[in-house]
Amino acid sequence: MNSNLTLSSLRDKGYKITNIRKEIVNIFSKMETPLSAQELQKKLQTTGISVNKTTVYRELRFLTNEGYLIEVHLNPKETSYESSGLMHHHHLICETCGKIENVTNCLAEELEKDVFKKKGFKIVKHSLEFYGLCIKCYTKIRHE
Amino acid sequence: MNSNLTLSSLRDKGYKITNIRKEIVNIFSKMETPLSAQELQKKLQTTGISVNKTTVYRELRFLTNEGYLIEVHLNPKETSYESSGLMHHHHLICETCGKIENVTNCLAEELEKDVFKKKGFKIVKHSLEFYGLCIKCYTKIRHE
DNA sequence: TATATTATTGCAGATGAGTTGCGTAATGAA
DNA sequence: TTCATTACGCAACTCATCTGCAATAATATA
Repeated sequence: MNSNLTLSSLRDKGYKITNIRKEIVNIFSKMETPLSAQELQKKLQTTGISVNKTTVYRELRFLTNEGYLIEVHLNPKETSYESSGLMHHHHLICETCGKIENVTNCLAEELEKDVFKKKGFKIVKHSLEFYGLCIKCYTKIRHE
Repeated sequence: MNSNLTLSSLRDKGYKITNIRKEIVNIFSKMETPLSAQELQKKLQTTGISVNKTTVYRELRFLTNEGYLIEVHLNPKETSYESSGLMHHHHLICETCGKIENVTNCLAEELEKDVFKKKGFKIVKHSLEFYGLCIKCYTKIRHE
C-alpha cells in the first residue's frame, strides 16, 4: 500500500500522466469522505473535464491497485473510494441526510490480536461502518 | 425486530405459510453463517424445492422486513442474510478459502457511547467485518 | 522534432444482482 | 366449498460495473 503516491512515481512505472488522472488524484487528495464512481464523474464534470464512466471505473480500479485509494462499502448499491493516505478511521453515516463523518478512534485492532490468539484467524483488514443519525437530524427528530 | 418469528405469528398477520416460506425459515434457523440469495436458492434445490429467483429475493426481503433476517454485506457483489436471532456477532471472512466464522466479542458498543458523547452522532446499527486468513490457510501459507 | 511504442480513452454492448408487472396458483377464513 | 388475498413464476427491466475494440494521447528515443 503506497499512500504517498506521486504522479512521477506512476510515470516511473511506465504509466502515463493524463489530465484525467491528474485531476482524479487531485480531487481525492482534497477529499476527507468517500466518493462513488458517479460522484467522482460529476465532480470531474464541474471542473470542466468530461469523462466517460468506463474511464472513471478503470481509473478507480487502477488507483486502488496502485495503493492510492481504498474501497469503502457504505451501502450495498455501489462502491465508494477514498485516499489511503488518510488516517485510519471509520464512518458515521447519517441514514436521514446522508452526511458522512469520520471517527478516528478504532478498537478493532485490539480485537484483532484477541481473535488471532483465540481463533488463529489472521486479520488483514477490517471494515467498520456506523449507521445512525447525525447531530442535526437527531436534534430535529427529538423536537418534533 | 422480532427475532422470535414463528410461522403462526406470520399467519396471524394475514400472511400465508407456504412450503417455500416454511423451508426458508427452517434453513435460516439452522444456519450460523450468512447465505446469499443464490446460495439459498441452491440450498432449497437440494431439499427438493425448486424456487424461482424472484421468489427467493421477495422472500428474503419479506423476512427481513418482518425482522426475522438481517442483511449482511460481506462483499460488494451481493447481499447475504442471516437469522436475527443469533447472538450479536461479527464475521471473520477468509480471503483465501471463503470460510466464515463468527466472533461474539464486540467492542463497537463501547465506541458508540463515546461517539455520541463527542460528536452527538446517535448510532442505530453498525457493520463490522474482518477479512484475513483462517487458521488453515494461514498455516498452509507459512509452510510454503 | 518526428516517430514508434504503449497506455489511455470512448463507445457500444455485455454481465449479473436485484426488481417490477402481471397473470396464475395456492392458502386459509368463513 | 367458496372467495378474498397472498404468493409464485415468468419475462422483461434497471443499474452498477466490466469487456472488446478501435481511435487517441503521452512518452521515450532516435
